[in-house]
Amino acid sequence: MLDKIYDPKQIEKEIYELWENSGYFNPDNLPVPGKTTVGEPNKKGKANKTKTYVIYMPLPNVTGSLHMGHALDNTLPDILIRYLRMGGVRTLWLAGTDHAGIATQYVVEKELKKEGRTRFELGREKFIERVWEWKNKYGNIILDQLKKLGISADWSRTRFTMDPSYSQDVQKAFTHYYKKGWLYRGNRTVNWCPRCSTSLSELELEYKNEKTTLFYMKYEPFTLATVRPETKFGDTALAVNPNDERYKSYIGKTLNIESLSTEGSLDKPSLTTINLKIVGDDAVDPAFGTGVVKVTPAHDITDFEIAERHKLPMVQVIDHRGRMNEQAGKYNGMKIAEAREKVIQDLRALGLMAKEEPYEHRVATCYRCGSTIEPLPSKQWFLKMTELAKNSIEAVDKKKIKIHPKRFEKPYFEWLKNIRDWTVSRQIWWGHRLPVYYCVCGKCDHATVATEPPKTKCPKCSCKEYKQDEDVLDTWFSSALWPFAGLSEIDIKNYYPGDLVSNAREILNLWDARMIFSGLEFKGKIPFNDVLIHGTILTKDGKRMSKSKGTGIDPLNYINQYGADATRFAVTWQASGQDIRWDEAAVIAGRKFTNKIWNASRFVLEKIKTVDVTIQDTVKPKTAADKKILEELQNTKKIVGKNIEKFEFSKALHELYDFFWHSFCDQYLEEAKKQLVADNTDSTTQKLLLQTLTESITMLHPFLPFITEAIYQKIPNAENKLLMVKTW
RNA sequence: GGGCGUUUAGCUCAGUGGUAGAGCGUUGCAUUCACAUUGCAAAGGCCGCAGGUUCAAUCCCUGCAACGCCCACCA
Repeated sequence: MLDKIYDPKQIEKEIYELWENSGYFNPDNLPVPGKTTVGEPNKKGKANKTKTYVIYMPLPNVTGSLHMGHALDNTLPDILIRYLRMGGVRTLWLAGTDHAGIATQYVVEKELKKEGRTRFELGREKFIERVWEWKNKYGNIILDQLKKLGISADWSRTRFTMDPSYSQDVQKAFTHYYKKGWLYRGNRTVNWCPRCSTSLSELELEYKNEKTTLFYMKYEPFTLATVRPETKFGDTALAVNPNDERYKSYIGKTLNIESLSTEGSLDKPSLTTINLKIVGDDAVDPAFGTGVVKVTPAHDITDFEIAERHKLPMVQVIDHRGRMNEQAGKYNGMKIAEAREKVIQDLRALGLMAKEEPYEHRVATCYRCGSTIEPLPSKQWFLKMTELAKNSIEAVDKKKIKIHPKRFEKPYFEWLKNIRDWTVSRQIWWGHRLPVYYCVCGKCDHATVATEPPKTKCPKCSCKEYKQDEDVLDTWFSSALWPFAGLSEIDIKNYYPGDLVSNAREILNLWDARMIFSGLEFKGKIPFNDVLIHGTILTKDGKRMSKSKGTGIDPLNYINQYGADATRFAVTWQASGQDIRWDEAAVIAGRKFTNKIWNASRFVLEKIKTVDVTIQDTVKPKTAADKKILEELQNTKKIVGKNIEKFEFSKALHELYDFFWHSFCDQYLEEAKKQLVADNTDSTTQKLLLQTLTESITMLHPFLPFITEAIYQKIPNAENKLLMVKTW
């Protein structure tokens, strides 16, 4: 018999153990292979024929703990996969964690900072040891938390993106691309901290408002505005907006412009003539300054991108220490601020300064030391995207892969059509080291791409010794391989390609698009059929939930207080497809619903106690109420199944809620009470109560797995089975 | 700046070319007999604003406004 009060905490723990011990999370242990019709079969009917269904979990980073986004990310696929498993499908939900290069390095460095140390003091090897310690300690936190949510992933196959076999696949992918001629080295302007002597990612930048001066310099026939006159020696073009009527006629011309010379003595500024081409580029805002900008590709990221588009040369005038270099002639060796001051004076003296006005703007500073960051050119590895992007476009364009909802196809196509080559190298320590070797002599820069240090002499300089590239690969380079690098060879035969990924929209391009072309490139097949994009969970005020802003909510709070089922209920109840303004009331509604289910079950089990009925009994309805509830049950079953298969989980749950609470509890149970005291010699009412209850909790199981399983275990003659593998 | 989305009951959201729905909240009544984490009932909405299409618009179209998200950027 069921306890009077439903205690989720205790029961959820027991039930989860029951499931794990059954081994059914692993598809290899599942009883009967069956069929699936999920996600509308492809033309070839792949989904119809398949006996497996594979979902790729969005890899949680090893940096953090659970938030509502993860709860949503994982509850929805869990509904689907439980539904299918109950349909006899061999379901594999592949779980894993991502080393998340920059993000993880960042948190470990913050740890170090608390100890007053830096990664440079530790050195690369020791530092990486520290990151591994972190990973081993916190790496599976989210996965453990997901278990509390009831997630039925196959934990026996859990992978980490830096597992040895995974690393091998990463290296193979790199060498593969290299052999195809798609990898090349080139310059790219990056964010550089002159004080820490390192490049910084977007994550490591802190923006500060800076009060400065906007200088209007004469570049006859133009005047143009800049806050950084000292970089003028690195100018390689001038740019205007192509639609700017004032300057349209200049586009494409090269002008001789009178300018400040870097020659001569510092005491006596002098003039020289420079040649600058005028280019038209949309990046130029005609409303800013005079609508003409100088293009300094080596020292400005936007300018670098303009230069790329127009194939402009790059002249570096500032070095890695933040000082002017020999290209700056007589200003060589000056610090940036010093040089700026001197250049301003010289421009004024020569009458080249048209106007100066106060100006406030945002500057990027180093999160560690607060220094203003200095965009500088550096050598990076690039992956040519032309072919790869084309393949990803085609996969969706030809409907081999469907993105739900369809409107997300647009940003997907836009991104891929305008894609630039992918910078795959990162100047950090934590990650997959590039399988690239250079000879130690330092005389030649010949790069050998290989998974091991080459044993032969360098073809250029005959040098015998090599050192590996210091850089690591972009995290997405490895997570792009997840659908197959996460599988063993035998698993690839059985389970690749898979079926579904479900994630938030911001990684549609970063991750989904890259998994698609990687799957096609390395396995010759699309990795999945469906991409399910769900809404973002916002706060009740409609702001983004974010840990750093303190607006994030940990679902464990709800799980502990109201139970995992109530939490899953709340997430699913609200997941209509739009962004969700999180409403805690939904969790309470979920708690009430589980309570309702519990008590209705207690009632039914109490009423059948005295008679001999089992769930195998077939029942002929006698009264109008009997007929009605059976009809509604069948109808609900149809609607719920259909909606789950269309990924309309929220609708399915609303339907179930309505049926169970109102049709079953409010109406039929009340009728049943009357019927039970009236003539009922053949136990029809008892049988119907039991049947409806059993079928209800079966349908509810994918949504509220714990409580339904707990009840099922108490139902007489439940065939000794688990509800998780009971067929619908 | 580009893209996308939202605007319906006090709150969070469904929904349909033909008198408007749910959950929570509110109010009233009920209640030893599954559940007060309950039941029954009620109140509460010019379905953002302005045009248009239509016999008929909350729904389709155009414009406007507000809010939000994603991406890019601020010389």
